[in-house]
Amino acid sequence: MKIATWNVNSIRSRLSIVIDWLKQNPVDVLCLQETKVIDSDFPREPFEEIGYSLAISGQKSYNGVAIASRTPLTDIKIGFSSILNRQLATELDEQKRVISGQLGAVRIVNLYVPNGAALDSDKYEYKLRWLATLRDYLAHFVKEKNTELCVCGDFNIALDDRDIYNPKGKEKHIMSSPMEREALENVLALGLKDAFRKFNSETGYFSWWDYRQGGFSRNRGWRIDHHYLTPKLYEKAVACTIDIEPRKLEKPSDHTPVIVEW
Amino acid sequence: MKIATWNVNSIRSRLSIVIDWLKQNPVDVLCLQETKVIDSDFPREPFEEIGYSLAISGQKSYNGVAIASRTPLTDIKIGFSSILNRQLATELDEQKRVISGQLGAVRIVNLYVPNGAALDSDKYEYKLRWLATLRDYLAHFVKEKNTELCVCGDFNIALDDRDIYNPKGKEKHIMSSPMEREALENVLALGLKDAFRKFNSETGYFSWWDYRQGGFSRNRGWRIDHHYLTPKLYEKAVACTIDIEPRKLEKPSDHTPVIVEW
DNA sequence: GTCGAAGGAG
DNA sequence: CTCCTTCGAC
Repeated sequence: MKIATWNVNSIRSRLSIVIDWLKQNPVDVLCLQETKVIDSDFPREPFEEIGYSLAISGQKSYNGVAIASRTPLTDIKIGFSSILNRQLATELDEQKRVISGQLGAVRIVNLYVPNGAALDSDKYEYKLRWLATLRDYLAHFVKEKNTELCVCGDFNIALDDRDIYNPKGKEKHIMSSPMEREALENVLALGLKDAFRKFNSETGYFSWWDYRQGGFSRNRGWRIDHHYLTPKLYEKAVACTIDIEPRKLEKPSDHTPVIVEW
Repeated sequence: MKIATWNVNSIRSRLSIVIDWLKQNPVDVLCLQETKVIDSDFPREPFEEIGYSLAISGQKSYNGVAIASRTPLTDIKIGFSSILNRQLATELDEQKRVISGQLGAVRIVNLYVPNGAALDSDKYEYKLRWLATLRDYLAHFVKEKNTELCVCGDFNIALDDRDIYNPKGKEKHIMSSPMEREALENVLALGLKDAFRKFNSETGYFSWWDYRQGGFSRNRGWRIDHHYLTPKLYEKAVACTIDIEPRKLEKPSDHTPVIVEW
């Protein structure tokens, strides 16, 4: 089983790159973030033509998540409020950042974590609130018997300094500040582990490079796209790799796909 | 000698289409309109790499003309005010629509005639004023001894009804209204003749098709891109053809090149 | 840098 | 329909 995650920065702008990649890399599941399109405009057919089913939750201009899978996922759940019965969940669901579905005994959770803009901004507080809510959302699934979790997506957080090309002074930087790292660690304390680090403990492996000032050609990257697995699935995992090829193409996304296999 | 004219609707958006076309069709001169780029941003190198010299007069967003030639043109003149010493010429030159240069005994004049928007608009009056000024500008060259003229470009006028896919009711339409046709005829009365009509008197030959509602696939076109020649050159002309192939490509200009040969 | 939006031009 | 602009987002 191969599960990929890819922030595509507009599925309409990236359609041919994504479809070409899927043809070359026929993963079982592809989790997409930043689709930037309302559901009625999502380009479903190109995916369906190559044998993928879709579960989508889109939003005009911003955000938007989707899961393409060879086997249709069951029990699709969209947003925090599909699980959490509280006002905050409904408010956070105005931004389309959460979709999940069941694949046999595994629940695939696809997330687009808020970026946070800057440490002193309202958006940073939103990110922290969102991560606290994510914990409660995931706790629901962790409690379920006979269910393993694969929580993947664009986390907009580098868990530790190995995940940044140059970590110096990055504690004041969005994506690596202590509070957001702690908020993510609180989520992982539910019993989730970073699949990539099962296989590789070195620095220098990144999944996102800023479009600006030659971030990619200078390998100024961050590893912010992750797969977090519950213990049994983590044990089963046999590989977790980053495919940087799509980032080399013309008009790429700023992120590149990451694939876990079990 | 082959002289082509092509409204490219942004040279930056059309660069590869234009360069590919020039490689396949190594005309002596290519007159471009609607380059939509200031001179410092004009993509000179791709033209120079394939053996063309450039004379350009650009404007951000709108208008802009350029001449690419295998032999560098001499005595480049930009705008009406290069010839006409009057306030109106200077005002009209705020829009970059006129460039000309000498190729041996022939002056190549490259024009992007104003569109005119609608018959009751200020822009229509501007178009008429511009054409009246064009007459005086060209009169200067017509008077010159030993100079023939090739006046080409996007005229935004269909000279007669054969030049429109469906001329019914088009007297109230921009590009075919009586006043603008008369304004153009007044220019041609200097002694200029439409090279295309030396070789073909039929309808159904067009150089522009609206991007909207499948104008090209339904062949709802207009012949508004012309070469006008002084008598000796008109006699020498051996062909004038429209190459519709570039209009069939992905992301084409709405115009396609027209080539005169002598 | 590249995306989408909205608005104007053709 | 496709272009360009300005704008905010990331």
